[in-house]
Amino acid sequence: MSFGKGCHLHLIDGSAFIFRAYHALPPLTRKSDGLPIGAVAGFCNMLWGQLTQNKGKTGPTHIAVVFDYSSKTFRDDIYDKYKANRPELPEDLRPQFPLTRDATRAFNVACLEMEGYEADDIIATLARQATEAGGDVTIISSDKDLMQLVGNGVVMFDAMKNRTIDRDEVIEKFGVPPERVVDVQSLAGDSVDNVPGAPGIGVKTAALLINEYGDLETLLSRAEEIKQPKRRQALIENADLIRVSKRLVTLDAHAPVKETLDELEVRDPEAGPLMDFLSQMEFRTLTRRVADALKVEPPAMAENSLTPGHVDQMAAADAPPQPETVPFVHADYEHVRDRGALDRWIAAIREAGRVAIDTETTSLDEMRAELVGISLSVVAGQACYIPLGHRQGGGDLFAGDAPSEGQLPADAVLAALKPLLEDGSILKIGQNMKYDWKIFARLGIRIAPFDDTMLMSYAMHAGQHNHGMDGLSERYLGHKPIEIKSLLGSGKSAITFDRVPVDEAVKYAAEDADVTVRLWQAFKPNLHRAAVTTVYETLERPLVPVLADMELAGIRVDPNVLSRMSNAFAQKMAGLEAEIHELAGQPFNVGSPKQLGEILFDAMGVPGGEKGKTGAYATGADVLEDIAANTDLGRPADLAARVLDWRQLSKLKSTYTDALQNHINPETGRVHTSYSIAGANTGRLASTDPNLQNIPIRTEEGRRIREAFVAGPGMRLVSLDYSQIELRILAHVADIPALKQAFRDGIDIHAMTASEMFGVPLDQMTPEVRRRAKAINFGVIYGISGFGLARNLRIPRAEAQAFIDTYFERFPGIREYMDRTVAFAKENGFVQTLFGRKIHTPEINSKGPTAGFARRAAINAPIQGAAADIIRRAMIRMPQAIRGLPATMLLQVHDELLFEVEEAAVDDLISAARAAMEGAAHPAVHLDVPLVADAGQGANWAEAH
DNA sequence: TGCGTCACG
DNA sequence: GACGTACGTGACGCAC
Repeated sequence: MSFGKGCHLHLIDGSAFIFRAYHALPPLTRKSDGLPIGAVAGFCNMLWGQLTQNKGKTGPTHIAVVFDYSSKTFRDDIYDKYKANRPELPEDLRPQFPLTRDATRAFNVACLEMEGYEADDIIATLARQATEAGGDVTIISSDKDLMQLVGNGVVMFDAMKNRTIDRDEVIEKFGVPPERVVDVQSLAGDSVDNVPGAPGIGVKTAALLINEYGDLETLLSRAEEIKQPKRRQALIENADLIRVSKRLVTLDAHAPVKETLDELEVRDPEAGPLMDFLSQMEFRTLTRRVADALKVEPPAMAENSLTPGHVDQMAAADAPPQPETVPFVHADYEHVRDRGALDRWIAAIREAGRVAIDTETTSLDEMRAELVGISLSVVAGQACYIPLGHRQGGGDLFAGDAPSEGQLPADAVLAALKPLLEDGSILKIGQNMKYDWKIFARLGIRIAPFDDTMLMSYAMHAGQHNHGMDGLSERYLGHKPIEIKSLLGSGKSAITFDRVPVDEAVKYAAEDADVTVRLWQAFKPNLHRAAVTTVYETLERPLVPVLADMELAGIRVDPNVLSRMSNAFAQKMAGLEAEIHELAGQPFNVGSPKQLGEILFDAMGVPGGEKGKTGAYATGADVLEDIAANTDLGRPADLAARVLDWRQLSKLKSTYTDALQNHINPETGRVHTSYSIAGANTGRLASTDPNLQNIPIRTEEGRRIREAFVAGPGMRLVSLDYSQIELRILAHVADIPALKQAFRDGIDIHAMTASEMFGVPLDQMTPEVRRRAKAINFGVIYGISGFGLARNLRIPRAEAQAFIDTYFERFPGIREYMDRTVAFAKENGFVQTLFGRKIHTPEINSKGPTAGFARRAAINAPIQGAAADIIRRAMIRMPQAIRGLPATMLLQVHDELLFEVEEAAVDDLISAARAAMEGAAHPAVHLDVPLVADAGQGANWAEAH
C-alpha cells in the first residue's frame, strides 16, 4: 500500500540504541573468537522489543532504523569545532557498528544512513514526508536534538522510560514549544556537541528571552533593548556565533534520502537469515526466544559453547535482567507494610547475596538526620521501600504529627536488618555509601562489606563528569530519576521527607535503590576494563568508614572565642567603613565590588581601571594593592588600603567567626564537617558544611581563629603534616638527582634550588633569592608559565621567563616530565598517578586558551593526585596504626592530619601516626625520596600546627 | 543563579 | 604572531 493517511511510521535512532546498549552492558565477547559483542546483543534485544511490543493497532505500518554514516557531516563545514569535544570511541565498540547494521537487516527492517548527514537529518526528512502525506510518526529516541520535530503528527517515544514525548513534554524541557526549540538551543549552546551558543546563557534564560521576543531573529535585532547588561552584551557580541549555532542545531528536513516511504513498510522477519545471524552471534536465549515467536526450530548451538562471563551470562534464564532491557516502572515498586513482606525481602537478599540500599532521612546533615525509611533492591526493576518515620499532614502544619498508616515499627525493622547489614557474606551496594553508613552507625549498625557506585564512577571517570546518582542514571541508564525537589519543594517552603506521603515516597525511594543496583551492574565489570580495580579497592572504598568516623567525631569549637572575635571584627569594620566613606566623599556599600569600582575609577578618577566580561571594574586584592602602593594617588591609595583591611575582616567574620558558630552541633558541642570523596578530580578530598580545609593561617589575625578549635578536657590536639610532599613526588616522578639528593640530605629545598640556579653558595643565600626559587618550585608543580611566574613575583615577564629557562637547563628532567605527561594525556585522554589513579583530561586536544588550561592541569594532576593518594593510604591504615591509643583522627587538610589525644599519650600518638604517614607509599610504590611528617601539639589548633 | 572575591593546600 | 595563562578546592555577598 502507498504511504498516506492512517499509516504510522516508526523511526528508530540507531546510534542512540547502540550507545545505550554499550554502556549498560558488561564487556561481553563472543565465546568462539573473543569478538566484542555486548552492544550488538543489547541492540538486538532492544530492536526485538520494539518489533514485538508494538504489534497491534497502535503499532507501525512502516519502520526504519536510522544510523549516522560517519563522523563527518555538512555541519563540520559550518563550524570546524563541531562535536570536537566528543570523546574517542572505545576500542571495543568500533567493530560493533557494522554488526548492528547487519542485525537491522537480519530483522528485515530498513536500515538507513547517508554520507554527509546525521541520522537526525534523515529522521527529520522522513518525518516531514510522512506527515505531509497525512500519516503519523513516532521517533524512538530521547535525544533532545530531535525535539524540534515534535508536533503535527510527530511524537517521540523514550523506550527506556516507556514514555511518550509530546508537545507538552518538550515545553516542559525547553520552556518553549517545539518550533522554537532550535532558537533556545542556538542561544544555550551544547557542550557535548560543542555548539557554542552565547556565553552565560543557559536553557532557562534562553527560553525566557525567546518567549519575550517571539523568535531568535527578532531577539537578535532588538538585543539593544535587553535590560540586563550581561545578557545584552552576550547577545550583541555573539550574534554571529549564535547564528552559526542555529545552523548547527537545525535539522535538515530536505536531505536527499533515496529510500521512499513505501520502501519502509513493515515486513515480517525471514526466519532463515535472522536465525543465521543470531546463532552466528551466539546469542543463545534471544535466538530461542525469536525462534519461538516465529514458530521455527532454533538452529543447533552447542549448549556448552557458552560459559558465564560471556554472552550467555546475560542471556541465561536465571541471570539478572539487564538494566537496559528492563523498563523503570514506578507502579512495580513495593511498599513494605508488614512483617511478611519484610521477611520475603530478607530471604531474597540472602538468596542473592547482595542488596542495593538507600536511606531516606529528614536532613542532608547526617548528624541531625532522622531515619524516615529504607529502600532495597536486589535486581533491576524490583525494589521496595520500608517507610518507618512518615507523618501525616504532608506539609500541612495543622494536620498533626500522627504517624502515617502502613508502617512497621522502626526498631523491629532495624533489628531484622542489622544481621544482614553486618553479614560478611552479603554485599551492600550504595550510592554515596558514607551517608547511609553514618546514619546506620548512629543506630548501632556498622555496614560491611559494601560497594559504592559513586566511588566506582569516580575511579573510572574522574575528570569526565560528576558522580551524583541522577547524572549517572541519565548517562549510563538513560533514565532520569524522580527529582527530590518534586517531593520536597525548594527554598523556604521545602518540607522534610517525613512529610512526604508514603505512596509518593515509595516511588521515589525505591527508584533510587533500583537505579543503584543497575549502576552497580553496569559499573562492576568495567572497573577491570578501566584497570582501576586496585584504585577503587585500596584508595576509595576503604576510606568510607575512616572518614565517617572522623565526621561523626567532629572537632570541639569554643563559641565564646568566636563571638568575641566577631564583635572585635565588627567594631574595626565599622571604623574602617566610616573612614572609607569619608575618603570617598559619599557613602556606598563597601562590600559591593561594583560600587567600589565606580567610586575608585569613575568618581575618584584613578587611571587604569579594567573592566571584566560583565562590564564591572576589577577590584581584586592585586588591583587594590597596586593602588594602595601608589602614594602619588593620595586619597584613593588610602581608600584602597582601608578596603583591603575591611575585606579581610569581612571575610574572617562572615565566613569564619560568624558562620562557624552556627555549625556547632548543639548535642555534641562540636563541628562535624563532611568530606566529599569524589568531589575533586585529582583525588583530593573536599570539606563542606563547613569547609574546615580553609581555616585561616597565613595572617596573624586570621590564624587566631584556630584558637577556637580546642581539645577536650585532659586532651591535646596533635597535628602532623607532610613536609614538601608535592615537591618530593616531583623529584621522584621527574627523576631529578639533585632534588632527590637534597631531600635525602634534609637540606632546605628552595635554598638548594636557588643555589643551583643562581650559583649562590648555600651559606650566602639571601631571603629574596630563596623566595624566587620557591616560587619557581611551586610554579613547576602548577605547569609553569612566564606570565604566571611574573605575576606571582611581580617582576617583568622576560625576567621570569629567563628564570624558567635557567631552571629547565639546570633540571632537564622537569621539562621531560612535562612533555611526557602532556603527550600521554593527548594519547590516552587521561593522566595517571604513581598509584594508578586516573584523571581524565577531555580538553587536552582542544585549541586556544582552553588548551593551556588543560595542559597545566594535566601536568599538575599526577603530582597533586599522588600526594592525595599517599595521605589516603595513611588515613586508611591509621585506625590500625593507632589502635589502643586514646586518640581520634579528626581532620584532614590535604597534607595534614589533626588528632585529639589524651595528654599522656601525645608522644606515643606522634610516633605511631608519623610512622604510618611516612611509610604510606609502601609497599605499592618505592619512592626515591623519603617522606617526612612534622608534628606539633597544643591545647588548640593554632598551637598544634 | 552567576560572578567576584578570598580563605586554604 | 596572537591568544591569555600559574594547580586544586568551598563559602560568602552582591546583583540580576
